[in-house]
Amino acid sequence: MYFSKLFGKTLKEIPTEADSISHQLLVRAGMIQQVAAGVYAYMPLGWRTLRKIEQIIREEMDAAGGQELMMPSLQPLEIWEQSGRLSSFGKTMFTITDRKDHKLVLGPTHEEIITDLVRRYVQSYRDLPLLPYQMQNKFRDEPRPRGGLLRVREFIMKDLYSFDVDEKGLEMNYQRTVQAYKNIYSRCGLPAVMVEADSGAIGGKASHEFMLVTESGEDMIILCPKCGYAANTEKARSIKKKPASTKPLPLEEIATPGIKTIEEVARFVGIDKNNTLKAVFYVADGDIIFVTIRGDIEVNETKLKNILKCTDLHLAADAEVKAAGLVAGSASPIGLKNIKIIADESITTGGNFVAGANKPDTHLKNVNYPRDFTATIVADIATASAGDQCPGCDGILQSQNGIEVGHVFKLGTFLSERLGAYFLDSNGVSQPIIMGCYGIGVGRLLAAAVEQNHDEKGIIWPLPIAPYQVYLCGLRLEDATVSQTAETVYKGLIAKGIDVLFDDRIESPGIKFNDADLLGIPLRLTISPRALQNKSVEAKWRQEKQAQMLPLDGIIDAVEKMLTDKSKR
RNA sequence: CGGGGUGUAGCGCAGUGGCUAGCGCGCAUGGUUUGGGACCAUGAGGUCGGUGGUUCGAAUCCACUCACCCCGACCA
Repeated sequence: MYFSKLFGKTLKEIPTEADSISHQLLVRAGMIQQVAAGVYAYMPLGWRTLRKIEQIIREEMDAAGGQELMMPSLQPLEIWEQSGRLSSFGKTMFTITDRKDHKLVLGPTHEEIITDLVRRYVQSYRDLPLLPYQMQNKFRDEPRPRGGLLRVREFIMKDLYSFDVDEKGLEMNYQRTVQAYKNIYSRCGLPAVMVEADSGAIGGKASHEFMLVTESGEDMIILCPKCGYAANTEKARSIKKKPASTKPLPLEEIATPGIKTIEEVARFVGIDKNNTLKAVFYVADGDIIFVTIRGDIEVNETKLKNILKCTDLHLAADAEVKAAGLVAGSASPIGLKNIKIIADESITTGGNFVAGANKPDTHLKNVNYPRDFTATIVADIATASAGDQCPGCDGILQSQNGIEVGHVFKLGTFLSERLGAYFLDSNGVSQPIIMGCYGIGVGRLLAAAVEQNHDEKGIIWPLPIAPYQVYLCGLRLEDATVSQTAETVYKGLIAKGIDVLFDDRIESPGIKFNDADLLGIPLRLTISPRALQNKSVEAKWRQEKQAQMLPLDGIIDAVEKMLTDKSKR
């Protein structure tokens, strides 16, 4: 490709809209362009990289036994009603009405469609297992798109689905896919970490996410440096420090004028936060819920949501709290009636807590569970945090931000039962097909690769996903010797099947070198009068400081060797 | 959905009631330059996000509205 003919321009200045590094660099490099909030066009350079990533994914999916297919983006609304996932997607679903007043959705994913296709095809256990996959646009009306390609409303996603006759088959396909994912990330230059994840309201037995650890990530992950335990905060378990155990003392009322928050209570009474009980009010599908947890711990809403099995959960608004007759700031589980109380397990460790008294400006001392109150449900609803002890060993947990670059689920039989995907087993008994699904956001992976691989000058593409492998830079192209040599080298490299971007512009060296760095093409070849005097060409890896001089004679083979050596490493 | 912010040339910005709306980058033409974003000259490019209002007069004041960004809520 001749740079002078390229559709797309580099920008010297950072676009105001761009906040994350990947967004800034991708826009400045002319690889993507925003069309609407969370909607982007891939310009030729960006599209080349995207296609290279797709190809890597495709190769790994095929190697794992996958079969690629194509499914529609337009999907009938009914199938989503049937699967019961219309409400779980809620407003995130783009819906449209056709001219016959028929409701359709722009598919946010394709589990429903693929299950329907499989249902029509599979009759016997002999038709299984199946591993279909697809890479295509999905649509989600996210409440807030952000970070350039990191969270968008229209995006290309690879989804692989597994259909098996038994748990053993599911487990095998799960493990094979996990391995394929690891291969994909390493080929894209991403050190992704596999973590335990929440599978959401959809259910399923197990779920893992692949995370790229980085500051700009919107997810929080918990890691144990000692045993390798890793989980999304939504899912993470931990062992909290236990307060010293004491003998239960008699309940005692204390006046606490103007004292509301846990910090204030602890300071006022002169105790640690872990000797207090916190009260938090939620509304779950319209019902007010009283949640109590030790004062030093935060409620994990994902865990709470899973326990309540509700689709909507939010913190109660002041009006909702008042209407339920609760006293914010001095609320207490003691003496409450006709209200669901969910307690965290932490209340069973420690005792003689200070809690609210359900009277303004009053708290209770020496509250003990279960002597003074009972809970409807006692469960783990605690947020694990850095500094807690690992649930699996005596290590101390750490927390990091991460970008989710892949998610695998063991779905089980939820969807196959809902949508009627059954098969006859070898005994002639009808069984629901056991499903798994495995997703990778391709555009997000591209953005993550930039977040991970850049410097102050620009992107540093890993060789396998660079839009071009070689940046051929001609200096003083009005010099016929230079331009003829550059042209010959360009043609020679192309003949070898090497992707070359030939900077044939009449520009100053500074502009060309800066653009080369910004675009992040792995290998830069410079052809200039100065180098040609010694019958040589300068070669420089983007990621290295030092350039080297190669003899012009045999330059094509030398470059080819450099590239193949590089890709072996 | 709540809070905050921004909309003026392709990009980044200045312009708080007064004449023909500016600057830098980029772009076009000519010339001088040429190994890390060169210089000179000339030039093209604007519904000042939109609608309505106030005023002799509005990019500027008021109301409504739209778009985009950030924080939160939310989010496979």
